[in-house]
Amino acid sequence: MSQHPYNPLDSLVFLTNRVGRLLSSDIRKRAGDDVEGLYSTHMGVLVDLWMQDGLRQHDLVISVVKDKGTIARALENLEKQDIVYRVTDAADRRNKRIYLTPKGRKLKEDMLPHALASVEEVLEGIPAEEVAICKKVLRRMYKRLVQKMMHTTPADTTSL
Amino acid sequence: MSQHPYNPLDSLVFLTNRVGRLLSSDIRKRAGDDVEGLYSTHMGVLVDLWMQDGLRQHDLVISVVKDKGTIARALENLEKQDIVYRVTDAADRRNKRIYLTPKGRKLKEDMLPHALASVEEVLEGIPAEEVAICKKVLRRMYKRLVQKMMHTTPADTTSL
DNA sequence: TACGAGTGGTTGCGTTTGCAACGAATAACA
DNA sequence: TGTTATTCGTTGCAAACGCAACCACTCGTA
Repeated sequence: MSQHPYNPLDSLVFLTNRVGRLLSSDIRKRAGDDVEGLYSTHMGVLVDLWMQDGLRQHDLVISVVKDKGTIARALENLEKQDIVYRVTDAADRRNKRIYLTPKGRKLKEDMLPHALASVEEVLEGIPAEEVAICKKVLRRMYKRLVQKMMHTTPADTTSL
Repeated sequence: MSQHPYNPLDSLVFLTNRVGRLLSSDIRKRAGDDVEGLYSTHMGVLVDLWMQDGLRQHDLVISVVKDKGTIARALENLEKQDIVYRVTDAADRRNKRIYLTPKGRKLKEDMLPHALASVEEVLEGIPAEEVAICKKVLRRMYKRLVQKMMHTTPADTTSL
């Protein structure tokens, strides 16, 4: 078990974490005032809601991969900023459904150009077929991991 | 600029961030006691040092993509745990070089099996050529982004 | 050598974070 | 129906984080 020729640059754990953080950091820089007061968790929540509005709070805990207390307070904050609102689910009063306000939907339009520009710049010169395959692999990993998380004991959302 | 058919599942920003967090979370779960007291920033620092021992503190700030104050305190913590030690660079006394202790090197051996097992499980059934291409693309993005960061005003390591 | 600009690291401060303990609502089962 | 176990969300707390101000050191210019 010794003499591992382990190279992080060949590890998907390392690569996805670093590239993810670097891209986010770059986008944040480009966006400037557009993301004033919006932190990592806020953005994570918003992206999920842009994909599907009205998710349950618990869905966001799984998907954003943060502690449920963290998500609760992030939503409280977003609600104060009039970006989302929460509705207790009538069918199961333990759940809360999260909805975007018009302001929350508009944020998507503000952010999108920055995200597209950042990725475009980084991908310059890399063959489109390879990028497509890369996304395909990541998408499969993502779906599999989320699936797994849902059938797992709660807690433990610490991401190293 | 409206009517964007934007789908996060087709965005490398979204995919890398989520897959990265999910993988890290999964590994943390597998590792259990082996990572007791080691948080996100600590692990980030360690991985870099496993690649190359004796890096300057500033290199870690760029690579781990966290604030320099955050890195400073993480190193202070790791030093207390006897995992790394810091040496002022004689050639330029502003810099500090960071070295792994034997305990720090051993941690690599402890973590590695968990990381390998996690990735292996997630990649099951995905063609090896596609995974290889995915890594290649991410590696290029990583190098380009780090390069860019180094020629950029400091600060702004917030990663959305 | 002297001086101003720039770089790397530390520290104070307010906010965010993960964890654990808790409460409310539902589900499972006698 | 009543009792117990689960699930989802909230909250107290200590630790970690990003930011900005600061200090120590180096470098460029004269």
